[in-house]
Amino acid sequence: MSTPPTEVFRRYLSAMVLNSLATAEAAGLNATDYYTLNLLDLSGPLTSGELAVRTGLTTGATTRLIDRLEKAGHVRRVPDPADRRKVIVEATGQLAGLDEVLAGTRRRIGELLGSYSDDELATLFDYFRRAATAYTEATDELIGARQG
Amino acid sequence: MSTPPTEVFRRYLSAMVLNSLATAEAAGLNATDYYTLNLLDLSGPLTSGELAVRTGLTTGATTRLIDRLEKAGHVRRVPDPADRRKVIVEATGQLAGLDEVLAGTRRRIGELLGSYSDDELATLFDYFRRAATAYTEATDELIGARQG
DNA sequence: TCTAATATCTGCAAGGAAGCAGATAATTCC
DNA sequence: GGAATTATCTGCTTCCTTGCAGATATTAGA
Repeated sequence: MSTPPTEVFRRYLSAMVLNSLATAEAAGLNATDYYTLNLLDLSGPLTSGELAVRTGLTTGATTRLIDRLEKAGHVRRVPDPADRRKVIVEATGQLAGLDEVLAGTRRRIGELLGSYSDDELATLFDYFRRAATAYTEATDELIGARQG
Repeated sequence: MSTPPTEVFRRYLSAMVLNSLATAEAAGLNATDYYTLNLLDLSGPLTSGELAVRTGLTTGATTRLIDRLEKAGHVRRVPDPADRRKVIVEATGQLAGLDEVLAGTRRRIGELLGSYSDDELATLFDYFRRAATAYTEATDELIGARQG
């Protein structure tokens, strides 16, 4: 009596969610800040206004959000040379400062991936690539109700 | 010039984190509440005290946490027949009420998984199963500093 | 049985994130 | 060049979560 597929996937999802939230917590980030860092990681630099739209916050709250992230060294404000009213927000590194916190997780997942053959890895990374797109589309749809 | 593996994986992770946080937000759950529901999903019913330890909250804050989740219909309090001081907290369903919110994500991932052969699916689900263990261990390690 | 320990809950206060409205600076359009 | 628009920021207030300390109920131990 093996575990059914949907159950396996559900456990995988829950385990990842717990891990990501525990990681954020350990790094001293609240949900909004963690969300924003992942957003910048995925989308690249965004203006303050774009961040406001993508996070669903007001521009005022977004200014405070950027303040927090900048103070913690996670992002930096860069003036937009083309429009000096705008502020471009870019991450200072790959989720700067999370490295120590992520180490244990990275090591375990790295070892796990190392146990697969090249063919299997090709399958897994094909999934990772396509799932990233699927998740991003699903997220946009989820947030879409808010933006239009 | 294809994308390097670590970059693919990083994008996958970020996309999942954004999706999970957007899901929680859409369901009206804050990070703590969402964490707790996933914890109950993964661990099964826990007492109030156990929840306090696993979330890192005080027992007082944990009472309020359970109040919120119970009011929203996500969990129910069950008296422990063996020790009537204790309160066992169990989820009312699989992340009750999140179904509509998760629909778009589930459909996309379902379609994606449907595009793989049986052999490939075996590889993917082997990964899901083992990665769940790896993430859980990494989470415990991350939280361990707090508990011991 | 009486006392100590344990589990949960409640009252109160503190801290932080967010909204709102108005201020400031820069750009666009006529 | 001047008015209207746009982008970000600031002051103030509100709401929500959490901690802390003490209350209550139950169990365990001498």
